[in-house]
Amino acid sequence: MDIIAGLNPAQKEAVQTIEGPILIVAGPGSGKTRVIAHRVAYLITVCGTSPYHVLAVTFTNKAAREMKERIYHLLGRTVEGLTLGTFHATCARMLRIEAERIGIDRNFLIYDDSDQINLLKRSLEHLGLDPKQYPPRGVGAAISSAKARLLAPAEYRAVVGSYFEEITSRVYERYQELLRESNALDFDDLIMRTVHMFRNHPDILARYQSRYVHVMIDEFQDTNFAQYTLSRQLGGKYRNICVVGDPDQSIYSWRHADLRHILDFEKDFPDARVLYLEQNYRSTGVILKAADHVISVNQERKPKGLWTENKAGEALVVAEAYNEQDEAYFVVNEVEKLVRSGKWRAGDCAVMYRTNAQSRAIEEAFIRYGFPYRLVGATRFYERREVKDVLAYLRLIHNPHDGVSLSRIINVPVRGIGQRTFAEVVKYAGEKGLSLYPALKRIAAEGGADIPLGTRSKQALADFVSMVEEFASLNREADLVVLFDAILEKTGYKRFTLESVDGEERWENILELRNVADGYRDLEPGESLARFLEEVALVSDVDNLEEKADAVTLITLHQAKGLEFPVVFMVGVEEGILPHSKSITDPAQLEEERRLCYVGITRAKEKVYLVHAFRRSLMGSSALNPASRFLADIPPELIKSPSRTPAASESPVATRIPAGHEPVKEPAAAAPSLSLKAGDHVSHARFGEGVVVNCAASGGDHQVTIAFKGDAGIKRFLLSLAPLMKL
DNA sequence: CGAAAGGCTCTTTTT
DNA sequence: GAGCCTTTCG
Repeated sequence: MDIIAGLNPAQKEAVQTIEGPILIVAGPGSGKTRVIAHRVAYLITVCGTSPYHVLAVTFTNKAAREMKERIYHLLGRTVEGLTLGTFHATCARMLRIEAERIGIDRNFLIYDDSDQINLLKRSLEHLGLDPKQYPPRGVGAAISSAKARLLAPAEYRAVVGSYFEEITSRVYERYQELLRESNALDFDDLIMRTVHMFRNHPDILARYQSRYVHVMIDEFQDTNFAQYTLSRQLGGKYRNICVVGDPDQSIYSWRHADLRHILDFEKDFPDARVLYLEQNYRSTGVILKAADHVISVNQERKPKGLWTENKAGEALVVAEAYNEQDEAYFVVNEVEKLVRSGKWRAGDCAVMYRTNAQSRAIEEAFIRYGFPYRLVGATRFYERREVKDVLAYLRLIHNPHDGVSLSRIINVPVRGIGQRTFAEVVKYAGEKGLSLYPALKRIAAEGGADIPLGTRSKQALADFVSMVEEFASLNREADLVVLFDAILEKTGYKRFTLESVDGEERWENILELRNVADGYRDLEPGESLARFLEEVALVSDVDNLEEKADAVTLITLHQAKGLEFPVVFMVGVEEGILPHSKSITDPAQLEEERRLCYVGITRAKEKVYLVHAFRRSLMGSSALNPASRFLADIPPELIKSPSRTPAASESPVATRIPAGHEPVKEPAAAAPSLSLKAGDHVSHARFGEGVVVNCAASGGDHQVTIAFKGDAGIKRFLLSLAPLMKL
């Protein structure tokens, strides 16, 4: 198969330029993923490079998987030996292989965010610091930033410049000690430790450098200093380093990504070739033009000449809703119309928002109208309590030094090991210089001779230990699923879950996790657990986004990067939301918000809706947000307002309600005794005159939202109960 | 020892 | 409006 056929001239050049450093600046929809896949295929088939010598780094596991599939299709066979994955996954693999050399246990666990918070809390506690004064999150962010800059505790200590940093450096030291004791690494460690390994062990570096003759990094605009350094290390020998990215889509500075790496690539590699992919194959002309107007306002950027041969297409729809419920209603109603038109399917549509919290109102509307949707993120699967609990058991079995997991499940379900008992164990472990579980084992073995606890507590501890030991031996002999089921039964977790609130749903989640575990049945007993835990630690939600289901996708703007949809609804396009209030005062952050907006618009192939709400409840109270400044940067001729139903009244509140508010079909709602719709004037026995803002089915009744003219403001009633009169 | 209830602070984005 | 922590009672 001809690898080059079907590529445009710029793409061809990008694929065929395989020697020396090369920077590919690829605008949205310019076939970037395609170029990387073709480049790998080209290296292997045309240049005869062994896949073993190729390293390709992607931003998400999903991107890696897609890349693998594309390469498979291009070559017509699977590729053995190719290294293709995220920075984190790739580093984890290398660290496990080299573990002994750098003095870490190769069974190390990867701690996620909440594990990290846990451990930070313990670090603060050890140091006698008040978590109110030094919030674990803030300290954690500072530590993470240090790690992204490759500063180990001692190096960080040397550069502290404020009191807070001084405190941070002390916590950092303690935190690293606890990580080591738990035999765990956090996300940032994976990168930092790898870079340090290469620095301290030139022979190891030389080995990998010789292996990776060709290095490719995708989404280069989102690399942080540690990742950048790693890229340079790996590509240091042959210098066949190909980086691909788009500065305008850099949206991860808060994860310490630094735009300079891509902007200054030519400085770091003076002999670098720079190629531009500027033809867009994704979006209509209008969408591309609108996006370009939005991004052009940024100062810190190189202008690009994006163009497309696609048709001009429809104008963007800008709509104002009254509040977030109304906004959600507008979206559902609009999707419903699109689907009814026969031109679109639900699966063609995506709703994108700045913050996860915004998904709730949208989700509720979709549920209420019985419309299929899939939510990416929010309470992410692997962050659910029941999933984390079961994983904690598995992690403890795999790595008995994992204190975070132990403390998570030692009394879940309750088994008579309360705070007091546990505190004694912690104290005992500290005195003996043991990590928690080994300390427990010793207590159990010695009958708890020198620990001030009652017989009941001691017995509970001993029972716990013997149970975990049973699991450990099962892990050595049996299938992972067998171990999994044994845990659920023996610990009583199954019953515990089913009897809890939302038990059914939580049990479903556990079964879903069990399915994942089942995928590891063909491996050696202990090995399957190791692999399972590794992969579970590194997956993100986008990774599991299945294309099949015909449902509307609900997703954050950040997660949407790299994806595309025929129809995109961006909601909450308001000052304070997008741009986010936390970013409004800092010009650099504001530019990032603008890029986020740009990313959102450029996800769309054919239709874009930009929706903002007049009023929005945030953290309990409600705010009045003006439309986002970004909207003002789109030329009016590219925008149309939604077709409105004739104004039902002159009320300023009612006219704010966007178009098409004839209710979508109500699934299980009884006919209301009094029929009301948005815009109707009503009178309430107690609150006086007002205007109906919304009227929607709710549990066999209708919930009616009314804006009163007097001091009463906005209130909601059940239609059947409220003393209302239509005027 | 554990469950339940009340009071506190916040919520940006995630590998 | 919710999770998290502390307090209180059984």
